[in-house]
Amino acid sequence: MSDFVNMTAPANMTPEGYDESISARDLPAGAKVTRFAPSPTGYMHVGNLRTALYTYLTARHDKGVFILRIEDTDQGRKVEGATDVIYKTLTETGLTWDEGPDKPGKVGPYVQSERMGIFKAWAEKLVAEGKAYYCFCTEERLEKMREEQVASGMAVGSYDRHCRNLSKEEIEANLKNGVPYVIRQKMPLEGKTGFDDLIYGHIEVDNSELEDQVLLKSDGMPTYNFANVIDDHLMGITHVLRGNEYLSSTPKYNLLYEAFGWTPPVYIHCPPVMKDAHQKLSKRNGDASYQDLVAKGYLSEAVLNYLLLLGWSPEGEKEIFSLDEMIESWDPARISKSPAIFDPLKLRHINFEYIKALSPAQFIEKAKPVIGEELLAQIKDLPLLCKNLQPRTEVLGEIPEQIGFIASLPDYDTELFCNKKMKTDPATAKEALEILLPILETIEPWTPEAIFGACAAKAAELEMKNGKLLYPLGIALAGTRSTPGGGTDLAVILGREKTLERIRFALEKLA
RNA sequence: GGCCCGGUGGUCAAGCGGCUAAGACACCGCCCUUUCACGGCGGUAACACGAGUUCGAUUCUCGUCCGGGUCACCA
Repeated sequence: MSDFVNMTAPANMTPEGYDESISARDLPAGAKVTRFAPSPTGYMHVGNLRTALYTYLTARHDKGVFILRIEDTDQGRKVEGATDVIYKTLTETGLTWDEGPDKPGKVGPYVQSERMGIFKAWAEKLVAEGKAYYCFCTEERLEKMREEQVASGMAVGSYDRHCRNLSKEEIEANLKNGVPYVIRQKMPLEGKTGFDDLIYGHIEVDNSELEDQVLLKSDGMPTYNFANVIDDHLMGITHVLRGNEYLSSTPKYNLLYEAFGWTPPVYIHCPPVMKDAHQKLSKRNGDASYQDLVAKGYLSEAVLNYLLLLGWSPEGEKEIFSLDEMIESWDPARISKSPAIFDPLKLRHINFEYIKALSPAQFIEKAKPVIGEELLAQIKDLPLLCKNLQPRTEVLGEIPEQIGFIASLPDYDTELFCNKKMKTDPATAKEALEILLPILETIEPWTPEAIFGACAAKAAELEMKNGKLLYPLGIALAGTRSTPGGGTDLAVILGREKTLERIRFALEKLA
């Protein structure tokens, strides 16, 4: 028996004390009440986050209510600290909730394990009304039943309804003797059950396809499906967003609402986020989690923006959205029907757009921790470096590899001095550096303008292209073909001492 | 296997009976340029297939194929 079962339920949440008005809310016309109901089973992968975003936007667009409910009843899969990850992720991305474990409203509690006292009574109500029944089948019998089904060729795969028509006496006796039981929902044997999904339209199945599903387990705990229906209704949820893997069980949900005489919510089933054409994104794959992405240097806003577009499209051609703009433009009917493959390259691009939009000061603040104290101390002109870095940075975490040359000059080959377009090679580079050295030894002040001005003037005087003179400088100073900034900017960033030292070193190499 | 859902360029996608079938990312080329980028300009590239409905199908219907989901006392 679970510890949860004997928990006292809030009186207004059980059938006896239930009052429809508890879940009624005073909201503007068209306002929707939605909920994000994650299980604290580990990291928040981007598919989860996307669902949270879509759910949030659906509520916010019409000034509705966004509820956070933690579904922690799977004690086996529960992971320590996972709830904090959920809070942290939603908070960081700005997906604030109106009601939740830490923000109690009137339909709480908001942690499912604290609601365990309320389900049994609802299941029993259904039994009393003949819409559900006690099932005393043992694990062994069910096992045997399945084997027989398989053996008989046409595998039916679902419960054979053995206990559906037990006699009153039989049930009484079993109950009295303490025979373990589950409560199963009585599905209609004929006809069809359908529902309307906002994305997929009308979906209908034969009732003969529906199994008499378990509502209450033998330990007294509700099954996920049952708890969901009860919780969603008691909490006044009007719109349910969830993955489309629930599409086939939704008719069963609706039958449950019907059995209770409740109005089902509007369903909005979302297609999955895929890793590739065949596999869904999984928690096992680290790089798909929100926190890993942030750790790598993706901006929280950028991740959210990318996710918005992964499976949803706005009416216009706008692509960069602030959270407020998302709320404004949101229309759940525009969610796509087909799965979307997570594209890291596009994420990079969106992230790049956000980095570009940063002010120089903001960029410096974001870059500093990534660069690190040690390297920071060696940079003579951080604003200049960052000015050059910003348009070259797609992901913050990749900054160190761009500026590693500042601390130590890579062991480069003189072949690097060859550049077809600049018309340079080791020989011309040697000449260029010999011309530049005396200029750099004496130039004052040591500023980008002064240095570039003097070098350009010299090039003009010698009637050579700036590139022919300055390309070799960049190579000598950085020892790599790709650098954040031209040779003269690098000189300023490195400082006079290092600059002269590296030019002399290059000259020795070229001698 | 039964049932359910999906199928527009490599990826995300617009489209909702008539279009030279948008746009973005990626890729390629050119320009700019003190390297590499940024930026600007241009380019390659798609309606899974077959019937039907229609004057006309990417759009509607059916079938085929392919892909995914679901068939638990898991959520």
